[in-house]
Amino acid sequence: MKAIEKFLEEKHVRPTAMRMLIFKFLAQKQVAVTLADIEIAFEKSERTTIYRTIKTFENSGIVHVIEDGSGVSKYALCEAGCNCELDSDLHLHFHCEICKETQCLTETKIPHINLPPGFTATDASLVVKGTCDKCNKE
Amino acid sequence: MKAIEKFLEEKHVRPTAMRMLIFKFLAQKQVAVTLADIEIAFEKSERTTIYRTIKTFENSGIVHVIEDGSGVSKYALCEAGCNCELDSDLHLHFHCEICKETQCLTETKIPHINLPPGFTATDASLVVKGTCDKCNKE
DNA sequence: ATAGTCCTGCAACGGAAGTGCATTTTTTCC
DNA sequence: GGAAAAAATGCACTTCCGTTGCAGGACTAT
Repeated sequence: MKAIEKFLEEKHVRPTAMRMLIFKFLAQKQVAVTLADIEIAFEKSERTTIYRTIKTFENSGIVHVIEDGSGVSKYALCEAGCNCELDSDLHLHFHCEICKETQCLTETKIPHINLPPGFTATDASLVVKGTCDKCNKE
Repeated sequence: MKAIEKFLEEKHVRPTAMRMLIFKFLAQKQVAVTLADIEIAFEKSERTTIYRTIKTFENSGIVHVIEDGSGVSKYALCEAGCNCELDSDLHLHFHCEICKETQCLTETKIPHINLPPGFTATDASLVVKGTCDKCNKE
């Protein structure tokens, strides 16, 4: 918990109790979560607080948003190798159509994309859909 | 109009007046449109009809959905080179952060992605964000 | 022409995102 | 330590988008 507190301070986010709990929850999850997921995990607290906490995390580069096509936004902690701020970074996310879970595959490298003349890229998001390793074993 | 009628019939979609109009609208647009865009263009007709028309088009492989991160779904006609049904197809879409428009860059090829062991892909979507050619000229 | 199927229009629902404002908590500064 | 200021939280409400149920209208087939 002390580590979380320090981390949040480094990101210029005040380490309130709620924020540390939500951060811990995100850290424990191996997959991206929706706002509703967090609400269920913390029934005692308010939707708005969770919403604003995630927004704060997002603006501070602590989490990044994933639109996996399920219609609702999902959030995952930015890892060490996740250069969300960098222009050239490509986020690879995998959405399992069986268990409906979305995870970051940070170790999978994405080749560079050549855009047509006149286009300049600042960000990119790649969502691959299919069956994840767990569901393929069953 | 006759061509549209024929095309819809080939896709096993009955060529009603509404459907042909919406198809024509989509064909004229160079960018992906939202349901709201179509509603504005056809103020006289009902939201639901447009919604169901697009759903019909989607299920018949006439249009494909794009989630460009703006929160709302956008739709674009499947072109000749758009193998929406094929498993290995990668849809490359470009979302301009200035004019907020999303377009299909079908001529831009996507390299193959190597997934970690255990993962199998059935679909993928790639959205690149930045500045489009038009906005870069200004 | 009639029955059946499909399409369209209207109304309403539901989920998720977002906002305004009052209250509480935390920080700052004396 | 205590008051003032700033930030975080809780509650209510709104809006937006997608979706569905149902009734009437249009089309198709026989």
